[in-house]
Amino acid sequence: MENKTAYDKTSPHSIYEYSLKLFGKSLSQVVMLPEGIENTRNRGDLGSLVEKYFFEHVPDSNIGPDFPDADMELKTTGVVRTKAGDYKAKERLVLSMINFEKVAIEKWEHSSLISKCRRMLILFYLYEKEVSVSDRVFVLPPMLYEMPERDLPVIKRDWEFIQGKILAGKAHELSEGDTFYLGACRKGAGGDKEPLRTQPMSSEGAKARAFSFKQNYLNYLIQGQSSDSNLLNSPNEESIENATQLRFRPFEGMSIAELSEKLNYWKRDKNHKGFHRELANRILKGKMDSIPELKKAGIEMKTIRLKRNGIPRESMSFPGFNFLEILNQEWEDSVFFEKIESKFLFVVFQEDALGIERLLCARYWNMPYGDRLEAQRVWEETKRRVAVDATNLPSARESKVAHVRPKGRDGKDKALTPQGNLHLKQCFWLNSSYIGEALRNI
DNA sequence: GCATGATCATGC
DNA sequence: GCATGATCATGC
Repeated sequence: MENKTAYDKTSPHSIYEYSLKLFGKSLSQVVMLPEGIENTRNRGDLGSLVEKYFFEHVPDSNIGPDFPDADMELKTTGVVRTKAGDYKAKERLVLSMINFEKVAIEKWEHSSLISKCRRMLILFYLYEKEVSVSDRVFVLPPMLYEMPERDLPVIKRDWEFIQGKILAGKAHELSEGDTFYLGACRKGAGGDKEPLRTQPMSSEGAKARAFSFKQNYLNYLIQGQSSDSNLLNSPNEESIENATQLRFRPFEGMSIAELSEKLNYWKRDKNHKGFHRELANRILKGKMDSIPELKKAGIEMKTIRLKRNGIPRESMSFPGFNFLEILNQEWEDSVFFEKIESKFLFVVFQEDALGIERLLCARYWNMPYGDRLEAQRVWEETKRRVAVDATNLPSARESKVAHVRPKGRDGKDKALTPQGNLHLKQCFWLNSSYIGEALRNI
């Protein structure tokens, strides 16, 4: 193969131009691969295969970017098709492992993350389970990524938040929900299969984590920056939190009737269960605007309606789980884990002394470490019990944090259990009392 | 007043 | 058609 002179390793543009050859093709269509390689199914393999056989490149070291002379890191990542027919990220984009000791003493501007990932060439292939990695097609044009001006403040703040937690001796308490675009995601074997890592300010071992761009942030990169309505560009709105709160502030204290009038949206009837959420949506979206930041950060918005005593009227539900699937699942691969580690935007309503419900506030929240461990315990207990008797699962009185309850369309909405019976579909809930307590701590 | 069981409307 | 967020409804 004559690829060796096909591009200039010191030029980002040349590398980019060369990578265009992959667009619309699979690796096996573009280069000759040695026998046997085409059958690999390990997703991590495609990146290294591309580097080795397409770029014919062997990195000098594993610190710094893959192409040091061009100051460019190579990333290969999967996309899937949406129902609308375009593409979205299959998962988060892992940037680099977090070395707790190192990050603790770095400055953002000269951090190992910046020096490695300041400039990236991102190749997007269509993920199809049955297709071997070398046959997966690069369905999107390669992307030459440099941290955009408008995202930089958020990413920097995310990085500094993660560093702050490490400096506080809380590396083991890190969560994706701590941050907005740049996450500290779990990396490495789940369970107890991997030794814990050391951290500088505590003797407590911490699970391995990596810097990553959140899935939704990646989606926004894929879709291109379409919207110009960017809260962060407005003056006095230096953070996503502030921007959000400024959006809600004018409506705080308003009664439901006033909100309906202002937002031109009324509760249809007793069974209109999405009413409060729609009010919140309308506040967020304003007139024509939207808040791209919220989407990019993968924020989970939840409406909470407090009774006069400050306790939510209802517990908080999460997506349903499958009785058969959970048996073979690890905690960190579960949807509930994903939710538990995300950042929430609570839109809070409360009934006043006269019984009139009003918008109280909007607040960001993510679950503290100890409670995440408790949620995990409930999940593990659920998994254990499903195997024995799927009709007897953890109830609200068994944990202060979470429980399991039905969630279905109606009494006929059932699913198969390991015992071979049909049983009402279930989901995980956060206890209303727990949410009430969490709100008091904000 | 709370835990638990049982839906409902919506958007894709 | 179905998953999802959210609420309704009942019994103690």
